Amino acid sequence: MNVEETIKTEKIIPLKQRSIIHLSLVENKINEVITNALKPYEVSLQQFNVLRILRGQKGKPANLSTLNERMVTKMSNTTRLVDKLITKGFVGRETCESNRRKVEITITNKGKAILLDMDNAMKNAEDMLLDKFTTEELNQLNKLLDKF
Amino acid sequence: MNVEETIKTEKIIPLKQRSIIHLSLVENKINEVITNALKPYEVSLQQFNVLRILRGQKGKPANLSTLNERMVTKMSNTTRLVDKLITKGFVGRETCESNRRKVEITITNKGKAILLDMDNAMKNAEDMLLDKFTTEELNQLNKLLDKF
DNA sequence: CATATACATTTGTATATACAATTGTTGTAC
DNA sequence: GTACAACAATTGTATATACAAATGTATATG
Repeated sequence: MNVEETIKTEKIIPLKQRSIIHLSLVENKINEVITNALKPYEVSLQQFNVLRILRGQKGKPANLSTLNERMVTKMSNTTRLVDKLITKGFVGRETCESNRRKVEITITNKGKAILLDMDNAMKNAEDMLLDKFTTEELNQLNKLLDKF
Repeated sequence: MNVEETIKTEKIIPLKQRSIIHLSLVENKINEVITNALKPYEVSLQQFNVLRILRGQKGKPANLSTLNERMVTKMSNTTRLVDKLITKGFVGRETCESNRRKVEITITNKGKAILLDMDNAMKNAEDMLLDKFTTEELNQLNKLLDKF
């Protein structure tokens, strides 16, 4: 991906500004590819992340604060995100016995099953996005990103 | 920024998946910092980018397709984005004489003036985001991002 | 020149997200 | 035990964005 070509400019972009723009362009591409990969399952990237977090809980239910903490992109409104997953039958929700302010959110078997399919789609998307990278380069990239 | 800490997981994340997540987290941070930097001017990042493109035109008016081509994040609806900038008095719009299907969008003096202020705010934001990077490292980062 | 097609923008509508205010619950100080 | 603050989730509202359909304009074809 060439920055100047992508945003159709002939100007010389200062290095710092170029780096920021570059990261945004890459993120846009990532989002596009992943959103496409998830389209057949009719879940958004955010919803997919919630499912993944719930599976990571290994049966232990999660509440909204926990979900929010662990999400890659924090949302101001996790309630409605969960609402959508409930409608689809992928998660369940009930109020916590020990602390009735909290809710307990769990992934259903249907949710687990569809998540397995999505794993494959996601793996393909990742492979596609990163096919030009060696392991060495990915390590290098991660190291640089740590500086943020 | 530590990925595992940020999304509160103890698991080992596969390298490719970790790279994608890492990029998303970085982009989230960038967005947050920049959105904050632009808040005093009451323009969104998208609107700022339109203003910057228009300035780059050096007086030559732009039409919607041109704007869309050059935007970092492509939008499905540039009309309404421009609407908002017109309301604020930062840009002007009139239908093109030679081809009445097209519109001519230009930045106003008021728009240019405020853009100068925003330049400073943006430069600060960039410096803040990238303060841990050497020039060498930024070049390395850009080179890696080219692989996308 | 009448019709069809392509083009550029605008409008309509549904969904997504951000932010603020509200509701219900728990714990604590008096 | 009543009043108050802190907590967790939900609801309301405004704005943002995606996608599809509609409008108006220009160009090509017979």
